[in-house]
Amino acid sequence: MTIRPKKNAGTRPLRIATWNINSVRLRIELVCRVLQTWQPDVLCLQETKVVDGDFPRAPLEAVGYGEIAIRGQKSYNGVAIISRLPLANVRAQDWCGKGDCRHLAAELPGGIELHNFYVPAGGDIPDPEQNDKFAHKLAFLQEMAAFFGQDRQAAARRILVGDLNVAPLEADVWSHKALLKVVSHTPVEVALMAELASAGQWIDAVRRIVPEPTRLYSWWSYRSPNWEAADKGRRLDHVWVSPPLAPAIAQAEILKPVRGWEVASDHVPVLVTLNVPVEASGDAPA
DNA sequence: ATGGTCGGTGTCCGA
Repeated sequence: MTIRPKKNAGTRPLRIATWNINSVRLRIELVCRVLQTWQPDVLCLQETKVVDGDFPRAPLEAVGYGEIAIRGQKSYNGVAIISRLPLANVRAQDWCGKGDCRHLAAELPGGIELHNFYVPAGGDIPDPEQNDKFAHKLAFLQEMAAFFGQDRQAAARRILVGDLNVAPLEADVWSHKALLKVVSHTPVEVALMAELASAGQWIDAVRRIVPEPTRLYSWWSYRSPNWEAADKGRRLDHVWVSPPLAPAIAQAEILKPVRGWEVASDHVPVLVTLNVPVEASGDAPA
C-alpha cells in the first residue's frame, strides 16, 4: 500500500476496466491475474453466469477488491462491478421488461456515476421480423438511448462501460464489407448506437486515444482456432465518458494478450485511465 | 466457403 503524495495538480488517476468474462466461476483466477497485473480501480464484468449466492467473492477480496456489486442469474447474462474504491448507491434497471441481469449502476468517489451494461448479442439473422433476439437487441439500444436522452444534467460526470455487442466503426472490425450483414456491425445497429451516444453525449474514450484508422478489436471468436493469425476480431466492448470527463482521458489499452491465456474468454479486458480533477473537494460541478 | 468452438446445463440454448 503506497500513500499518494498530495498533488497540487488536483487530479487523481482512475483506472477503469470492462471485460466479458464468459463465466466468472470458471475464470476467477484470470480475473485475479488481470487485477494484480494491471491494477484497475474498478473492473466491470459481463456474462458472469452465476446467481449472487454463488459469486466467488473471496478470491477478489483476497487481492484487495472488497467492494463488489453483483447481479446475476442462472446460466445466462449477469453483471458485476469489482472495485477497490467505495461503491455507493448501487442499483440495477430491468431493460425491456425481461428480468435479465444486464445492467448495474453505482457511484464512485467524486460523484462519478458508473453504468455497466451487457447488451443482448442479437442472434444470427439481422432482421427483427424474423429474429426475436435481434428485435430485443434493437429495443434494448433504443431504451438506453431514451434513458440517457432524458434530462441528463449535462455537467454530470458519468462513465458507461460494457459489452455493447456493437462494433460501430469500420476500423472496429476485420472487414467492414464482409460484416455489413453480420449482427454487431449492421447499419441499423450502428445507427442506434450513434443515437445512444448522441443522446447521452457520450465520448468513446478508447477512440480518443487510438483514433481511426487504427484497427482495434476486443473479441475474437472461439470458432477460429488460429484467432491470432487470422485476427478476424471485432471491437464490441466499450468505455464511454460524459463531456466533463473527456479532458481527463489519459490512457486506453485493449489487453489482447489475455486472449492467449489458458482457458481464455473470447473477449479481452478494455482498460481506460482517467486523470479526474479533484478540485472543490472532488465533487462534481453542480 | 456459410463451417467452426465455447460454457452451463444438459441430451440443447445462447454466444
